[in-house]
Amino acid sequence: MNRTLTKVLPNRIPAQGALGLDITAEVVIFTIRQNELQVLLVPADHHSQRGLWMLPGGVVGWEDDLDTCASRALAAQAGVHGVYLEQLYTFGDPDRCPDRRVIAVSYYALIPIHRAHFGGPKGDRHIDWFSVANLPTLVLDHATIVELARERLVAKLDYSTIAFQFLPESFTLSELQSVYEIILGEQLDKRNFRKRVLALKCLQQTAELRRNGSHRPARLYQLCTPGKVEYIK
Amino acid sequence: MNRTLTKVLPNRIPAQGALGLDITAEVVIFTIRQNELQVLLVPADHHSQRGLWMLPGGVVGWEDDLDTCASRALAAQAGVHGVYLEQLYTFGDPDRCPDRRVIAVSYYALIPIHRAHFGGPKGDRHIDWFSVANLPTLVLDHATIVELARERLVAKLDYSTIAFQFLPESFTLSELQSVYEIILGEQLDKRNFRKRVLALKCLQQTAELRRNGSHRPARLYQLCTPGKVEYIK
DNA sequence: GCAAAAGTGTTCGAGATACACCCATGA
DNA sequence: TCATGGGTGTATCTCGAACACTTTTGC
Repeated sequence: MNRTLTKVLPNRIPAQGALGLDITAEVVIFTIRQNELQVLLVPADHHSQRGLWMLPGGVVGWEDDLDTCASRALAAQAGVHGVYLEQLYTFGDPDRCPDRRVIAVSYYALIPIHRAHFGGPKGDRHIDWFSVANLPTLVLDHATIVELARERLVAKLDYSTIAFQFLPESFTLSELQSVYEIILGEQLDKRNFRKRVLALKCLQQTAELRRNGSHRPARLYQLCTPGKVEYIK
Repeated sequence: MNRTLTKVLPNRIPAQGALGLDITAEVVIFTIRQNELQVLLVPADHHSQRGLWMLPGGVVGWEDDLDTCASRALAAQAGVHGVYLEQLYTFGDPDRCPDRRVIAVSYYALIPIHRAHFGGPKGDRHIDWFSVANLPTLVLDHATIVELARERLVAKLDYSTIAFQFLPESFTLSELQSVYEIILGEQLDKRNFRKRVLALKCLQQTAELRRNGSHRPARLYQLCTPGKVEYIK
C-alpha cells in the first residue's frame, strides 16, 4: 500500500519492510464543518485504488512511538499540532490488505472548528473533508475504522467533556450546543442543555460578548482548564 | 524477550524477527478467586528477569489474526476456550523493552469462577493467580497493562452486563452481587442490587434452588442470552 | 417595529438511595 | 431452637425531560 505520507516523509525508516510487514498508524481526523461531522481523507494513490480515499496515516518508523507517528500524520495532513488525539483500536486481520501484512493502529483526533483548514472549494486538491454521513468509498477497512471512531466519539459525549475540543478558546453556549446536536444527530432543549453544561463547573463566563447579527449578543465562555478532557458524573 | 508461550508453541513463525521487531498479544486474564479479583501470571524466564512475572501472551505469527493470537495464549495458559476476550490497548513505546522493539497489543479476558483452574497451592508451579490488589513485580510495562484492564473492567460494570461472564451458566443473585462487590471494592445494598439487576430483563429464574448450608436455599438464575454482553441504559 | 438568536424557571415523573424485618434450612 | 444467608417493600430524594416567554440587538 502506497501512502501519501510516505512521500511527505521520505526519510522515515519503516520499522518493518524486509518481510513485508508494516505497522501503520491511521488517524480519523474529525472536525465540525458545514454543520456536519466531517473527516479528513486523502486520495489513495495506488493504481488499483484510483478514485478511492483513505485515512491519513503513515508507517511506524523504527524509532517512532505510535502516538508520535499519529501526531506526525496529523501535522502533515491537517497542519495542526497539539489537538486531542486518542488511540482507538488495532486492526490486525492478516487479510485486511491484499498485498502485504499491515497491522493498523488506529487513532482519532478532534480539530477545533477554527483550525480546520485544507479542503473545501478553495482547498488543497489532494485532501478533503467529507461528511461522515456521506463518505466516499474508502480503501481496505477504513470505513470500519471511521465508524468505530464515530461511535467512540458519540459515547464519550455522554461521560466526558470531549466535545469542547471542537471549539476555540472562547465560545458561546449555542455553539457548544450545536456541536452536540451535530454529533448526536438530534436537537437538544436549550434550557436543559445550558443547565447541564453549567452544572459541570468546568466553564467560566468571560466578560466578552459576541455580536453576530441583528440580535442579542451572546456571552462567551471558556474552559476552566483548557485542553483538558474530563470525565463527568 | 523470551516468552513462555514461544516454547509452548514452537511451530509459530513470528510475523517479524529479522529486524528484531516483534508484535505480541498480551492477555490480562481475570477471574474471581478467594474473594478477590485475580490475574493469571507466568514467571518471566529471561535470565535478567528472574523472579519477575509477566502476562500470558505470545508473538503474533505471520498468519495470525491478533484476536486469534490472544485466544491461543488464553487456551495455552489458562486452558479455556470461548471466554470473554476484548482488545484493550496497543503499547508501542520504542523503549518499552530494552532488548528489542516489541509492540504489544493487549487484551483482557474474563474466566468464569468455575473454570479458573491452574495456580494455587496444588496448581502448576509455573503459572499462578495473583490478586490485582497485591501484584508481584511484573516485567516491562505489564503492571500498567493490568491496571488499564482493571479500569476498563470497572467502567464496564456500569454500562454493560460484563460481570455475568465471571459466573457459570446458572448462579444465585448473591453470587452475582459478590462479583460486583469484589470488582468495585465496596458493599452494595442487597435490595437495591436485586431490583436493579432484575430490571435489566436479561435474567430469568430457573426452577432450581441451590442448597448451600444450613439456611434457606437460593434461587438460581440464568442469562436470557448466555455469553452475550449487553450494553445497558 | 420587526426579525432573529440569546437567555431564563418551574413542574413532573422515573429511577436511585436508604433502610429493617421475616423466611427456610441444617445442625 | 438457633445460626445463617435468602428474600422482600416503602419513603425519600435527585436528576433528567418537557415546556414558553422576555431580552437585546441590527436593520
